Amino acid sequence: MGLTIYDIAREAGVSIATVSRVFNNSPRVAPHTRKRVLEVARRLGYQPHVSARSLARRQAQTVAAIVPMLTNYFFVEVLRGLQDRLAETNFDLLVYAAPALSDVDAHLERALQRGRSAGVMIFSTPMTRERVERLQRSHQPVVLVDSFHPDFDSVSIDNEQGGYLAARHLLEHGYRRIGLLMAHPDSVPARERRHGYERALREAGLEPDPDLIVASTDPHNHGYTEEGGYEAMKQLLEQMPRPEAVFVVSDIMALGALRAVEEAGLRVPDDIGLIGFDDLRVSRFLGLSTLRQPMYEMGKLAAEKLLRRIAEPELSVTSTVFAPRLICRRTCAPGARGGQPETATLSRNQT
Amino acid sequence: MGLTIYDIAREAGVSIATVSRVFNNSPRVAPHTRKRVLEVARRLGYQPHVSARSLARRQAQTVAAIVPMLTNYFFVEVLRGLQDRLAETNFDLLVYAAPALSDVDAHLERALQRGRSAGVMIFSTPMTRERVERLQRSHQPVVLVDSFHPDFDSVSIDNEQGGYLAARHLLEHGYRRIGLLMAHPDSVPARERRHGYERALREAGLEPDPDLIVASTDPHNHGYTEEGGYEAMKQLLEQMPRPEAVFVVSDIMALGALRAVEEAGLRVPDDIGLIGFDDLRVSRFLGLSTLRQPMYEMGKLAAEKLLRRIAEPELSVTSTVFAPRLICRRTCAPGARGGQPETATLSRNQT
DNA sequence: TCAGATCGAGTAAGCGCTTACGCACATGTC
DNA sequence: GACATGTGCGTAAGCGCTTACTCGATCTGA
Repeated sequence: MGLTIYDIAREAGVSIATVSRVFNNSPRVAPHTRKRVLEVARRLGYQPHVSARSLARRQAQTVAAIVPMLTNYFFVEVLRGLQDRLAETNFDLLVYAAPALSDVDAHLERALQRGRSAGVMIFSTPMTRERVERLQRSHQPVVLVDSFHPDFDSVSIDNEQGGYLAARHLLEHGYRRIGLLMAHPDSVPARERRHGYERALREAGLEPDPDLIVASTDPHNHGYTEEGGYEAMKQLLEQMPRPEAVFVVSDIMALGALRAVEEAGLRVPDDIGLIGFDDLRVSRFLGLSTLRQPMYEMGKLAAEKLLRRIAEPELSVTSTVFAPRLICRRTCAPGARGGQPETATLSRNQT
Repeated sequence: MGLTIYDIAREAGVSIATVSRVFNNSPRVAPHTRKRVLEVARRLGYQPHVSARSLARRQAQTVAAIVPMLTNYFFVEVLRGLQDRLAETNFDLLVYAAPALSDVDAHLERALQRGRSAGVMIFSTPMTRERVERLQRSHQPVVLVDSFHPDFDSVSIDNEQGGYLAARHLLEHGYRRIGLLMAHPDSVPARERRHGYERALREAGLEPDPDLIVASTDPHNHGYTEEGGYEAMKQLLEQMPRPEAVFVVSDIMALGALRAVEEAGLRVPDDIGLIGFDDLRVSRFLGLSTLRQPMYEMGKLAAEKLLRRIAEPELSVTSTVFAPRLICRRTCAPGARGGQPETATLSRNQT
């Protein structure tokens, strides 16, 4: 239990400083000494004490991830990326899963406690003035994921471009009257996606029609819910004439939208085309066309950036923007109806 | 930044011991002293240093959760429960998300490092002899979630009963020739569910037919994948005569199974009934009948048990078994075909 | 051969807290 | 009024490490 560096030092006939050096891979230890120390340590089953280390080094052995659980799957995938990168280091991962955006600040406060973590990653959280100041006051390494601020490293996705690609894809399939299913208008990603959608329409000589833009009014998760998508879609379907296709700003909402379409007795994609955003696992299953976010890679890169900044705090700030990838499945290809969900993506390229 | 207990003590005109007492809610501080100290601390923006605390108290301020990511959703829901309970304490959550069961041990090793966490929760991991010994050697509080061992606190679900309820439900709907879609035969929960299934059949005077039991052969996640369910279902559908209904040991596999059924041109539930296990969010959407695990509650209880044992290590071991709840939707009610997915569960009772 | 550089290892001073112990003083008891 | 008891707080000794400083021993080169 209480095996300390002193026990190892005594047993190996060296000082504690030497034992410490061995465990910190200091070069100033003779090979045979190192070997002896390691042997004793293994025999006795010694491990350095993490808290003591953190205290002496003035650096915690953990990094924190603060996640408002907007989309489960998004989070889980990014988490995988984080873990995989962190596993190569000595840092372990503290997870603060805030039920809603409003809880983020409480969790942030805990994550920023002195000695708690060596750095924090903040997911999908708008950078208000207060948050920015709080973060700067903490003097901690910070990486933003799925949001942006010029003072912090960030990794995000090009939402505007995604919206543009989605709308253009629908246009290319011959749809003209194209609706938009928004999340809560405060949601920054949703707003950006909308801008892309509008750009694509205008480029095609169409003026976005406000009647064809409906927002989810579900108070949960900024409207990113099945239920919200369902209700908003029902509303959209009442428009006369009906939209020929709809870009839904998130897959989770698209699930609800699909249900609304089915209930209305309409067929996808012949009666109405649909495209989402995210590429959840279930989207693959349902054959939902969508824009894929490289979640795993984003997680990995976020960890990478954080580690780099922990090692070198004065590095200049970088922000990386990933391009969303269009995944065309059955919900937006009229004529191809009845086909199977795209099989290639169904197999194991996500492992 | 480097604000310590000494700064507060000096500023408040007391000793560091008193400041410490204030922050530890020791009763042996005069009310006016306490007030003065707190005021100074707030004014200067002091927070105790977590690592230093951990070291001095000989107890880390974190607890660890080790999760093989078997089912994303399951994990996320349980995580919510954990967080909610932990938020009421001073413990933060370290998450070790192992990509596969075989990686659990490496993560376990890290979680058990001295000074890392005050206790660990281990999810869905079979308790081999080695693991048990490793855990006991660590002398750390341990709670098992979704698995069982007599030496550790645990919270789990009655898989046998779940399998029994699933099969009996199908029987009650008039199905006779009932198949079983297994995960990897090594999976303990899958085996237990199978036993329940067999019990129900025998109780109804039917002998389980080995030809109607097919296991997922997907090497990932012990077979708990869409793909695995898809392939296994295809195989099962080749049986002559075809099964009238199938109990699939997990919802994620049931998704694949549903696709196989659709591709075969069969209708659910008239041509073939289906029932899953877990009650994923998407199951609600698809109208999949299933057995629900109270994931959120399980997480909350797991945290509760761990906290209790941290506070009082000598408590006697308890194991709690939750009963799965039958959720009847459209995939197992012949005649009720074409109905909407159950609406009640679709709305917000999961928030 | 010897000054200076290099190397390997030890000594000791922290890192920022908690807490056992003890002291001064106030209060209660007879 | 003498003594026991209780209260509020300070002193100091850790908790288990890291690391600056130091010092002999060995090596290097003129």
